[in-house]
Amino acid sequence: MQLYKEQKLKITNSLTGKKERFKPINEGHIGMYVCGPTVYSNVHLGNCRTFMSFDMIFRYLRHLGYKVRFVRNITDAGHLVDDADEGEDKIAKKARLEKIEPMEVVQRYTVDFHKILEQFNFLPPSIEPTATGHIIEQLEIIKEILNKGYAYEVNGSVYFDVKKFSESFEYGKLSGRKLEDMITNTRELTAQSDKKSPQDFALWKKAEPQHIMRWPSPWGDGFPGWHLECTAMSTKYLGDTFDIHGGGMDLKFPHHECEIAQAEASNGLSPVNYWLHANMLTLNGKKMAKSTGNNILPGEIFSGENPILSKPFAPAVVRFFMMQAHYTSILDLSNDALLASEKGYHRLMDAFDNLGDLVTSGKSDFNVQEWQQKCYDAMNDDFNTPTLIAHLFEAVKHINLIKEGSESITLADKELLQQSMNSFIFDVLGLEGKSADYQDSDKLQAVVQLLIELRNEARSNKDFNTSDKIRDQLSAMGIQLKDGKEGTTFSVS
RNA sequence: GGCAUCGUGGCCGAGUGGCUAGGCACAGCUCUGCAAAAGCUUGUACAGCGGUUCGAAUCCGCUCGAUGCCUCCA
Repeated sequence: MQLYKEQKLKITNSLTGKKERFKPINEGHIGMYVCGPTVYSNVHLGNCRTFMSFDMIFRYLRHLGYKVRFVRNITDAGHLVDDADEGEDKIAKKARLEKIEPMEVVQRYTVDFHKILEQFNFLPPSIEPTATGHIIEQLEIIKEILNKGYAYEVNGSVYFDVKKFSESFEYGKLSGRKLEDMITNTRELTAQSDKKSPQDFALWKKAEPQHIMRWPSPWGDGFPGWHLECTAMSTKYLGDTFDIHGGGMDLKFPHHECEIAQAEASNGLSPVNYWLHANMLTLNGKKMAKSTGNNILPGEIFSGENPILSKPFAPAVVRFFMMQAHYTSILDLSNDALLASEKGYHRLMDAFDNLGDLVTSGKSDFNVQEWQQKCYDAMNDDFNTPTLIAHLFEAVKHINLIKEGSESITLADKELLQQSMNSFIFDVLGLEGKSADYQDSDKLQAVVQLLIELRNEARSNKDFNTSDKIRDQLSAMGIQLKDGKEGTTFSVS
């Protein structure tokens, strides 16, 4: 279904700072690149939020009927711990600390990354390329940039010449910086540098003898600079100019700015039509970051093993919590906020479960068609998931009213509601259904049903000791009985 | 210091120049054997100070505060 023909999508383009009507280069097809993780430690929740925002965007674009080629890389080389001239490769450092091979580090944390994303119910990207798998492509780009005169070689390293570049191109257009300001405001570098000026950045770094991760190049053994891989991999799989490039806010400068410069220097073309930036997840009001230790691991949320948490939270609850905020807003994580989201999540899911059993009639008190378009309008407005969720709760209210008998719905409306709620909750927001361990269990269903019958018998005999014992003990086990007009149902938390 | 973003009711969090966002919590009511669930009702929120306007929380200016980037970071 080519929904995109009727649903007009607008997205906030960081390049222009405006909300723009989205138009892909080739109708019906979208190329999207997102900067992936550097796999030198466990993914923390802040990383997950960015990837989750783009997972939701990927899901919605697909839902609209676009054929999306979604590329998200794994950075397994080239990022330095410190200043580009002095630092140690993060992965090499971790390898040294843990006394293992660099590629063991990469393997370990790539596996962790995939495991966590799977628990969060992520869709896999179309292509997940690695930096070390694209050294040749990176070397080719360096040669091209050297050819065009926008880079220079010093002592086996190659640097991008920002000053030269900005004579013909606009360096800083993404992050709103001016080169003159940057020159006057540059901090003093403690290390002596091969660079002609501090704004220049490395395309290729010479490897010192002790450096393990190294590749041969025309300038001697070395490793690629940290902005280059994304230019190489995005253009290789998506073309010289593609539709969407995403990443965390913190990558806007210098990483994405340098990506633009590299691409423009090598072929003169602006690489990306729409730049999207996901905002930070904060903890205690401060950005989560691996380097500062102010972070929380997904595993700690799932298990509840963290001092700020009063209990464990399911991955779907965390996902729901994140979807309740717009991807361009800063979101602060707290126990209270998660608790509130958990309740809301269950209310939404319970209502969806009840939807199938609703009795239909000849008329509807709920204009489902209009409601559905409101949901689309929310998503079309720069993927406004919080507004979408507000609309979903409007549907929840109607479902409950219909269940109570205060409102009615036609069969056609019920089916439409069921189908669109399913699309928005599961396909677009990516919220998993109830935990499989009990939903799949027919036996549990039967056992609880039996207890419900026993309780009802006890109640009709006014044996409230027995009936309350059943209800309270089930509740203690996490099974809630809910008495309604149509009988008793239950939910498991 | 420079660039940028933000400051919404008890908490989280949308949004718009004039029309109830939503979730959670709280209170009252309905239902119930009592509860829970569900429903109904109630909140005179938009950092402060000025300005533009018939009208601004929404536009402009200033002040204060917070955060991000400027060095690796989703």
